[in-house]
Amino acid sequence: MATDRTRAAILNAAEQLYAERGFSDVTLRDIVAAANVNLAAVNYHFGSKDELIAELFVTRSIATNRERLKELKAAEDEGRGRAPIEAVLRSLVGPTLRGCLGPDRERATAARFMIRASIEAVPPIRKIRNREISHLRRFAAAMGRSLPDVAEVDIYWGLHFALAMAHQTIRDGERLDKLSGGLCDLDDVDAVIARVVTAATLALTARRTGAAGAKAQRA
Amino acid sequence: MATDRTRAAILNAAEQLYAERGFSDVTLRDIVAAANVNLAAVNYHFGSKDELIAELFVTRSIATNRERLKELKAAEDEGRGRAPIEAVLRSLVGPTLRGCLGPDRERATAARFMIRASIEAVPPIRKIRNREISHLRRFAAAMGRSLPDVAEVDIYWGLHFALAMAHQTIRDGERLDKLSGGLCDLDDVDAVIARVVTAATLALTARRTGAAGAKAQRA
DNA sequence: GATAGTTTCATACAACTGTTTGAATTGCAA
DNA sequence: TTGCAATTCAAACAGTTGTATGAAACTATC
Repeated sequence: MATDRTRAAILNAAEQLYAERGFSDVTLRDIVAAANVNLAAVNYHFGSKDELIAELFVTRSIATNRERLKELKAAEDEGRGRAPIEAVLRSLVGPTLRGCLGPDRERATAARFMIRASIEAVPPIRKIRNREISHLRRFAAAMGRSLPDVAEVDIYWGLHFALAMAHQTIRDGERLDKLSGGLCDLDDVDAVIARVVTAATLALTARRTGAAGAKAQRA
Repeated sequence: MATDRTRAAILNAAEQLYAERGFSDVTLRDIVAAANVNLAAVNYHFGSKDELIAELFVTRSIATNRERLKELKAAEDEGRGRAPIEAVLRSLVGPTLRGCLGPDRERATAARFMIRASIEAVPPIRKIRNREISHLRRFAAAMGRSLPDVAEVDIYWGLHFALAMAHQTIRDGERLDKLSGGLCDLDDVDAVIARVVTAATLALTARRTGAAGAKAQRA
């Protein structure tokens, strides 16, 4: 119990490698080489490769959710229970976008690991991932409080689209950068968040009556 | 040269398995078992596993791009060179969404394979995938013709967001279904396409002056 | 129907995977 | 220091992977 240094080294190396190259391309031998520990240490400390991944995912998942909920609570407290929809959306996509695109390298690794986890959906993660649904439900509820006139189905679509835009921006930002010839600035994280939040807000509010949608059709 | 049946059987089985379970989870032995051919047939007909994947990707990539461009051309011809932005966006996201969510199982396999390819980005695909950029550039140009007042940077972001929403709907539609308790109907493909197109259109047109964005901020 | 070229097949190969083993080493309490 | 548990280590394990081999089966041409 004296030194958990080995454990920590494995966790750090694994997270970084998984974030960079994905789960299927990283072997235990890659991890132990990066962590400078013995091969058997992984099984000794974690039991198996899957349990290592699961522990990594659970830890990061809890941290991300806590950060989101903290921002959501702050926004709702400020508005005495009803936060502006933009604030709700920002608390949903902000932490991940800031984590992945921001300058803090340690946070970027953590955030990118979570993106990998949501993309590759390797077995040990798939089992745990259902909890995320209940987490997202709390945001759907908060969005419903912000927009009481919007139908429930539209709330879910808006939540889905917001996550889609944030997610894809992180995952395929490189393509957007190439496509636009560097015109789209991904380093200005706040501007990116604002774009995602604005786009999602428009999708949510325009659907309310259908009039805005029809207007857009004619434009 | 008499029977290319083996070749075709391998291609079909491989595409289906890759679409269902992803690249890293499917082995050559899985493929040849599903295709009812000998293990060595893959290397005999394609040279290697990577070349099989590459051929599959190139074929499907060309087909998808052709379908998109056909719809785009039809829309632009009808408007004498300037299609409504909704029509341009529909020609961009329509083929893939219809393919993945529609009832045609063969098309669904092809479309889901392409989604896998864009997600997992396995080495043999990564090399070819750069061509996609130039394909998307043609849509950015068409969008620019539809919305001459919108800044180029906003066009790229709108294109990016449209693909993001379509993409994520296919990839994680199951989560949306669970989250909404079945409220969000993914089987009504036209309705899904309309949602994506409308949301992207709003994001594109609202950014023009910034007023709509500000209005949305107050809502 | 013999021959040459193509395609199939069972089998083996070398490399790599996650995991296990048992001995060596370490750290700490008595 | 002695003794005991926790940890590290090199080595090997069994299983799977993509690929290669050479013989067998087939097909078409003469």
